[in-house]
Amino acid sequence: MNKTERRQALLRAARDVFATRGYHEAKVDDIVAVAKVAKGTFYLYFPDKRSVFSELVDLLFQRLGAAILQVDPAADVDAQVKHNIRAIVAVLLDDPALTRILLSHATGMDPAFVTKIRSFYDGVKTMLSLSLAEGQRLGIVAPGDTKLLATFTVGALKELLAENAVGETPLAREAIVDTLFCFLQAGYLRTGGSSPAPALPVTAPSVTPARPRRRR
Amino acid sequence: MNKTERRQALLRAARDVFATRGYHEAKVDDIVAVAKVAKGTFYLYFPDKRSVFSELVDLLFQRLGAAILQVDPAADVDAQVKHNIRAIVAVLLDDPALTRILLSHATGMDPAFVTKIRSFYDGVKTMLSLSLAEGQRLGIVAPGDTKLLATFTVGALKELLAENAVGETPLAREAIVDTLFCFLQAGYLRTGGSSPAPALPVTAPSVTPARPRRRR
Amino acid sequence: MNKTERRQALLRAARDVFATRGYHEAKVDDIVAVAKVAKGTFYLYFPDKRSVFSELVDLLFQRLGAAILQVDPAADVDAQVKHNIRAIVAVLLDDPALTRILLSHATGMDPAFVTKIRSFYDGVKTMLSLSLAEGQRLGIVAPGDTKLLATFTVGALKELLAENAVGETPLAREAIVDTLFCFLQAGYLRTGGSSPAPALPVTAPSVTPARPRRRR
Amino acid sequence: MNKTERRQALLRAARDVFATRGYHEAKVDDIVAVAKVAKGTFYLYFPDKRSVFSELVDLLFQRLGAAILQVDPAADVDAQVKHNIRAIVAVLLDDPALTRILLSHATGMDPAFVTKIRSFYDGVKTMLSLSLAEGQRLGIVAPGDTKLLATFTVGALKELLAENAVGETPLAREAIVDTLFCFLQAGYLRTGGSSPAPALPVTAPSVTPARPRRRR
DNA sequence: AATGAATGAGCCTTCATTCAT
DNA sequence: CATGAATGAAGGCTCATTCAT
Repeated sequence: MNKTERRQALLRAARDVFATRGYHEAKVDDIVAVAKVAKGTFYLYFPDKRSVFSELVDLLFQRLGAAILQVDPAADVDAQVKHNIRAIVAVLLDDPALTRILLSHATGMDPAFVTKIRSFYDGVKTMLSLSLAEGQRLGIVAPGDTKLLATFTVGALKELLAENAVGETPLAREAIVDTLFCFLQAGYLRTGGSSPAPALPVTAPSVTPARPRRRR
Repeated sequence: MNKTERRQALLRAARDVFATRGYHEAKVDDIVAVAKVAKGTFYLYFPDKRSVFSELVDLLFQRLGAAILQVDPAADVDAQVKHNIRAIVAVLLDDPALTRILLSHATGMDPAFVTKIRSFYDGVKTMLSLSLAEGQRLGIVAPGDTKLLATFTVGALKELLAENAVGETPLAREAIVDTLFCFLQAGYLRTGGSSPAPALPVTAPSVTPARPRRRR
Repeated sequence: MNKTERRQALLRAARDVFATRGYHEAKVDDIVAVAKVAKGTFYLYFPDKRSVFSELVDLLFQRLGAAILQVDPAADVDAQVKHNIRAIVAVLLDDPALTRILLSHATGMDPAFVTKIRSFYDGVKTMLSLSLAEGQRLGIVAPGDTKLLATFTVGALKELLAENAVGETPLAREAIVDTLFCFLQAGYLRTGGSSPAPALPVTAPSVTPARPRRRR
Repeated sequence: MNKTERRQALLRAARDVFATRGYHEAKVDDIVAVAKVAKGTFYLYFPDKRSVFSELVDLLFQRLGAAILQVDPAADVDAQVKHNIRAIVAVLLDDPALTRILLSHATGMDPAFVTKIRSFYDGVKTMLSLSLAEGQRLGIVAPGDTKLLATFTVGALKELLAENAVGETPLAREAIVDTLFCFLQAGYLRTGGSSPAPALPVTAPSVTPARPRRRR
């Protein structure tokens, strides 16, 4: 087993132990036991326990970052949004252990760590928020505080995935995507050409037929 | 300072330290330092570190349990839902430290503990899910998997409150309530009597001008 | 309840707790709980935990010292020895708790303490040894190392009393005295002047007259 | 130093500290200081403080168990009894520290522990008692309550060894064996068929051929 | 590189003792 | 005198990290 493989083995072992026990309850002894290496070996590949955890979280962040595409309002928005949801769900459900770490166990750590994780989510929310704002400009997103809407979205997604990561009743992947999409759509997306459902008081509704429509 | 006051002081101190550092990073030394008592005093009031934490979580559960009212579909549903949202928000924002504990730091603990907290959320979701099912029967809730809708709702609420508990930019309380309410309403509530806004794939979207509008 | 009574109550409570749990496992909390006084009160009557224990041991020593009489070889030795045995047994069995303390729990303490207790036993053995030497001079004690004989005697007595102090099956007091006396008598006492000191009732003398028998 | 050696070193260190200070006063810090290892090392070899103690006691029990032979009444009883005494004395005096632990410091511990030690002694006494009963059947042991005689014997032996374990004046080993043997023989052994069981050289056996007298 | 024995700082908890009321 | 809340030193044990082999 070469260096890279051993490193991977340790990362996988760490991931599983962290996911099962949480950061503090996961002992280095447990990790090396799972990886079937000696304790000292662990420290040949990682400077300390913290950094393995950190690396795992970073890895998931990368995957998520790579999966999420900026929505181009000029193209088929529905499809892009669905694609994004699907991609995120895929990344997270493909590695439930890592997901569990991110969603549940990444807390109660150094403030530095919590900050890091929060930063990621903040990034996601900001990105989403900007997209939503753009969508509002184009009339395909209901008016409203986009920051809040982003928060709602992320929260709903996290909760859903957390539930599935815990894993008692794993939902069908596409079902999750569809349901969440519909929820969002009926919530603040105005993409389907279907009903308007403004999320917040629309001042001056107007009856003028000139009114711009989405997805007509 | 009598026994009850001292107990309260210790609980408050523990709450703050747990909220800031998380369970494992919170040392009994920190707690007693904040409470300005000797270490032994802590153990006069609580059998161990775990139990203070447990008590804090229970306390919040109780408050939340007391705040949430079962929605009576016969009466003004909007008002009741808003009231519930407002009550929950009030409980949690009144004690951001405790909220932080519940939302962030209660994980990575004994499985027993995680189970306990999950049980609480499961309870909330089940209750909500039942209400939603009843609402569906009455036609004031969009069709769909009520369990999932409940998950979305709880997730959105948690995320929102977590963000506020972290506390950099506390939103106006009523703004939170309104925004969330609107989100839910446009999402799956059909209380306004107006248009349906189906939560799940709407067959035949239509472009008919007769299309019903909400909030016109 | 006056000062003396309270002091006695505390001593009794301490005695019982020490006897049951041993010195280290006996907490001041236990003692005051049994005595039904507050913790601080304990320290009004005794400077510290150690000294109560010490006082209890001293008390028993005093009683034993008072009970044991120097044997006068001129008078009826048998009776005096029996009396001594009886007296010692009486003192110790009258207060099994205190006995348990002396025999079992007085160890594993400060070297100072162990020394004290050993001193007592040394005193007893020395006294006994001197008596035995005098007895040897008078021909009523078998020759031999009197120090050793004293040790045997004390050991046999201690073991017997320890067994009874533990108290599962308390022997009849007089039975103890008789048995021990016979043991000693057949062992090294030559007091009866009579036959080879039958340890117990002699039944069935034997058939072969040729072979010298004991206990014929 | 390999694992076994280190383990032995720790056991020895623990034995000495326990023997000197007793269980409660012996701190793990003391033990590792004597063994010249770090505190953590102790816990690599033993799960806790209790278990070292337990192991030490067990060790001595084993040695004693191995040393004591069931007496075969068909063969030379005297020799066998002497051998047993010699073996026990050898085991205990070879390791005075361990002996001290067994005889003095094994008390005042968990009831579980006290029970264990008492069980051992009970076992010894029972074994001895059975042998004595068998001896009575064969006419080589004086009649009497064998349980009591066993208690006396064990007590005498314990006291003797305790005295020697404390170690101010170590007696010659064979002297101990002889003296104890004579004590027992004159006490309840009827083995030699020889003279009327004088505890020690009988001067002037008597004139009357019919009735053997001692010390008349 | 790999091993795993050794390290020791640090934590939770206990409990004898003190002291304000 | 009596109380019992408060104190804080001390001890058993854990575990991340180091290092000799």
